[in-house]
Amino acid sequence: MRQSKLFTKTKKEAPSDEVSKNAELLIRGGFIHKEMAGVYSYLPLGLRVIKKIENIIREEMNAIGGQEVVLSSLQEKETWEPTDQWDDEKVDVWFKTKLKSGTELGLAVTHEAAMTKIAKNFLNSYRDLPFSIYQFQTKFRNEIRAKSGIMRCREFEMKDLYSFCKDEEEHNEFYEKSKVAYQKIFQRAGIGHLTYFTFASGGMFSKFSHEFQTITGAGEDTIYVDEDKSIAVNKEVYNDEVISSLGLDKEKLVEKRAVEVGNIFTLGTRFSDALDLTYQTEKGEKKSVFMGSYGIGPGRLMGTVVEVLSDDKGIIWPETIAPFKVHLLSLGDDENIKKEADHVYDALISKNIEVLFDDRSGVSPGEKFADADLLGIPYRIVVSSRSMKENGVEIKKRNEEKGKVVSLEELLTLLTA
RNA sequence: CGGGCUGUAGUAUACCGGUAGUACAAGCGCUUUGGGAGCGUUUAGACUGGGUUCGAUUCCCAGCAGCCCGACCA
Repeated sequence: MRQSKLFTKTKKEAPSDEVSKNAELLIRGGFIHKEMAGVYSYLPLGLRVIKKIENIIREEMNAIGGQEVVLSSLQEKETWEPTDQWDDEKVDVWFKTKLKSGTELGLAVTHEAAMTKIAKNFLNSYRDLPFSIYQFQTKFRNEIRAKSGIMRCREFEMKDLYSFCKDEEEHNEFYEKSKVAYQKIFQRAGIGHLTYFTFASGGMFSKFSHEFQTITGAGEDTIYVDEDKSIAVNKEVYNDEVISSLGLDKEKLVEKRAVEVGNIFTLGTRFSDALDLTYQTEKGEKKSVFMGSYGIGPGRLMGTVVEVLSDDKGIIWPETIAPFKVHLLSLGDDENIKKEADHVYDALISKNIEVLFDDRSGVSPGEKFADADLLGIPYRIVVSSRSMKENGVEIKKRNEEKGKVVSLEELLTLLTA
């Protein structure tokens, strides 16, 4: 992609009403656009990051047998009444609307009940179990207070997976697999070292739910971390009984601020009982399906990465989710330099390397460097009179101080390794 | 939802009860090119409504919008 054609531009200053680091850097870089409080649009660079995050999640969900679907955002009242979740008194974040006929609709807050209804259409026998289905879909939640940039929005994308099992034992097996898959996801997204498997309140059907909490001051949760065991306890269930039941030593727990980047949850038979999702056992008996739900917000994950992996100059994307692998800069408007930079660009493209090419004329080197630091693409390649004198190109990683000059061949080898 | 703060060009800001100024961005011209360049020139602004006043962007009230703290958070 040629940067001269990119319709977004970087900004030197962030809007004064954005305080959070994630929104400030993402807006300055042109990754996202703020539509209103808690509602953001994704622009070309930001969308590339989101798509990469989605793909990592998709691969891991597929690996544990998840089947991808997309459910509707408009939901009917009848979907929610069996579990008593339509009433605004019970669920206070609804956005509701009406058909011309007067029929009430809700904009999806979540999809447990809708998934359960769909499963009913296809599930009859124990032979059909277990299975799991997931989607990347927009959720609408009428939060009283949106905050922290893209960390807590009123409209946001969520990957939600729902598992359907014969019984608790089969469920627990899947639950463990999902836990490992989640750990892989956060590892691959570059925040694994800061993310803790955390015990949190479980709701009606299990003692705990489990959250994946990433340590950052920008988070909303307080957790107590056991560094050695690499697990944590959410403040909401933090008490002596819980600590000892988990075999933890209170003295070793360290209090931290963290953001919930993922959540896995045992639903049990709450939805299957209410919506009559049953199967026949080998003996021909009817039994309720045992369910679980598993969520990750790709946008929040993106915001968390920015919060955790950036410096005073800008973002430092992990290679796995960076919008491009390489940021190629041509310095100076000399024809020879331009020609050489074009040549390098073509060479990179021919090797299928994702590259953003800063081919803009009349832009000073300082500005191009500043933009490169802000956008945070992992490899910065510079073509200039200086690099040409040394018969090569300069390569520098975003998280390194100094670059080095290498030949084009070496560069291609290095980047395709 | 309780409390606090704030609305001035595209962005960031300044001053003021009486002509709204600066920087960046944008357009044009020339120069410049290894860490957000220089000169000249042009374009562009007081959230909305009401009140007080000879006169309101400024003071008062309401609405709308935004941010922060807390509460809430499937």
